Amino acid sequence: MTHLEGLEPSVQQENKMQNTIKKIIQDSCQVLGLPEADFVIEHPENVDFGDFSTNISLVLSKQVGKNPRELANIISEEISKNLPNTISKVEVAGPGFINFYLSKDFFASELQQILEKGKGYGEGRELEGKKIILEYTNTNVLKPFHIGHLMGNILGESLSRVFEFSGADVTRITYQGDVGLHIGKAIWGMMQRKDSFPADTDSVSSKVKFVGDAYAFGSDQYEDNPEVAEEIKIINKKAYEKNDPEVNHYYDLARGWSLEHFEEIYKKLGTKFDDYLFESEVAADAIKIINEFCERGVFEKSDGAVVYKGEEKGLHTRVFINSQGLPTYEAKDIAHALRKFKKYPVDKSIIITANEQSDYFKVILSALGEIDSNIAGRTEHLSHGMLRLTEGKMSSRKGNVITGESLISETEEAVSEIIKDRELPQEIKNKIAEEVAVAAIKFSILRQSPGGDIIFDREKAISFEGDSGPYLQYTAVRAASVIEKAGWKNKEASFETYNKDAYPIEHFLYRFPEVVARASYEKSPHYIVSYLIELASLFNGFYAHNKIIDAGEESEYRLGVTQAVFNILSNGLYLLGIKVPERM
RNA sequence: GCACCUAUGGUGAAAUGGAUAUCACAACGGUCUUCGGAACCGUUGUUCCAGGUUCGAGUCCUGGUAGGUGCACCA
Repeated sequence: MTHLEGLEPSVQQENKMQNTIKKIIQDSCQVLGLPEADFVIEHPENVDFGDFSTNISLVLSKQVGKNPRELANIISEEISKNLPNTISKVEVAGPGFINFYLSKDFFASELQQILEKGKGYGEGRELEGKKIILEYTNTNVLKPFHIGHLMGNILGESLSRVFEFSGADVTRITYQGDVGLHIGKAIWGMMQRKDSFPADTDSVSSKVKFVGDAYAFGSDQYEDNPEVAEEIKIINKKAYEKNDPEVNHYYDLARGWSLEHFEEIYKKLGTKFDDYLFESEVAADAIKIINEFCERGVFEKSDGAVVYKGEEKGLHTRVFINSQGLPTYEAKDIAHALRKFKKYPVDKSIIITANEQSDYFKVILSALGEIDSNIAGRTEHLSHGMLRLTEGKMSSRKGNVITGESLISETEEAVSEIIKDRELPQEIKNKIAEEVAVAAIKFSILRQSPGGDIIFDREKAISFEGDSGPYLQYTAVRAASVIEKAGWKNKEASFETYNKDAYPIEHFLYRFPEVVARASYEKSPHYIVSYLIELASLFNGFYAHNKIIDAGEESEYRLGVTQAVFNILSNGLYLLGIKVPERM
């Protein structure tokens, strides 16, 4: 993994069973006089091969001069002499794997743990004491909040929760573009369209729509019409210098609408920022810093601009101060990084953007490294994929964007259509529509490993068949409903002496903490998604084939399993930023 | 042109160097409504090409091919 500086685990993953097995293997090998080996213990892909498996005999066979299966037999025989009661049997299989099968004792006590820990089940201490700052959803005021921002926000919020679950102290921030040419374009557009200016009483959505359209119009005209381009540049300069009352009026108004609109979306998505930092706040410092380090040789002058020559490091040259003496985004990003660490002395700073900025951030981090290597070493750029549409690349300049708001509202409508005949108060139905729609969108983004593009197909995104957020919600609601119907109180349950055959689902319940730890370490919530889908699918199978209530002496244990599934689903969905509805 | 990223059933994805490559959609067939059917069960079908490393490669290395993104005063 890249850039682990600042994020080395403070506490090793406590995986009791894995450690137990490792020790058993090591002890047995020592008794047999075998050399030390670098072996792994993993979950076999197929449960028929046991709950854990080791490749030690494959690793050692050559060194010892025995064939792998022969060696595996010797080791496994030694292991079998001292098995704890949490392991039921050990077998040699395949090319020489030694497979471990866990016992009912283990499953029963793990089930007890899941019920006792409740909302805390799955928490780890790997990042205890670490301070992490996540920066994401870097929007621009006066420009639309599009679906790319939605992706960044969903990933950022989920990662924040995953890190917190691993014990870290997380600060969520967003860095917003409130200066730059887009401001001039939008204000020019607004001035052209005074007749369709929204009224004070209009909704924030319609106000933002007006500004977005004005921006698209200004942007088109900027490219097509040189005279307009000049006007826009003048307006932009006035907006930057804040010396024209009319321009200030439009700017303040539209900026307020934008920020209010973003806030509405964050609320709907269930996310919240701890701090809002703006580009305009660092412009002045940016010039000073770049000039200072230009004198020290980090940057150099070229064609009247101040540039960073990345070629020596296999990168490309970028302009930090343009030939008019104004700081570019590059310079402001450097100043922003410095003030961020000053305000928040963290172990790790993660910036999430779309991957089209990957090469850009390599240059920024390289330059930052020459200014302050400590800060650069603790900063990591994490990119999410691009959202690809059948209509081609979206562009807010051309106005053919899918806004975050429209995606959410269209998905809500699709859900409303499905539940319209339910006999529930409209208020409840609206709440369900919102929670299910947000789940559907979040799931479709978080299900994939981050970095890859997401092919966005409206039909698929709002489909609730199969692998989906609503499927997970449904399973949790169903489990809760059974528990409620049974009037079951898990606090009174005790399974310590329960010793029937294990259900297939029990082989997966106890793995949740490992999955969370991996999602945290690899910064990939999709591991949680895959796990929850498998769990939900196993539970639905369990449900279809086993009576839970009124199942005689089995009922108590089955209700325990059902409650455990609910606990894990709701903890897992929380980490994805998805709510479990009360009804759906 | 240079750099970075990607390539897995018809489609969209998953897979710590491990065993028979997993899941969903679509297609076809079944459960027939029960403790919530937004469910369950079954069938068909997959690692871009050529070398290499390894006991073992979708995964690592080299070279191709195809696609995406980025490369001086925008953010």
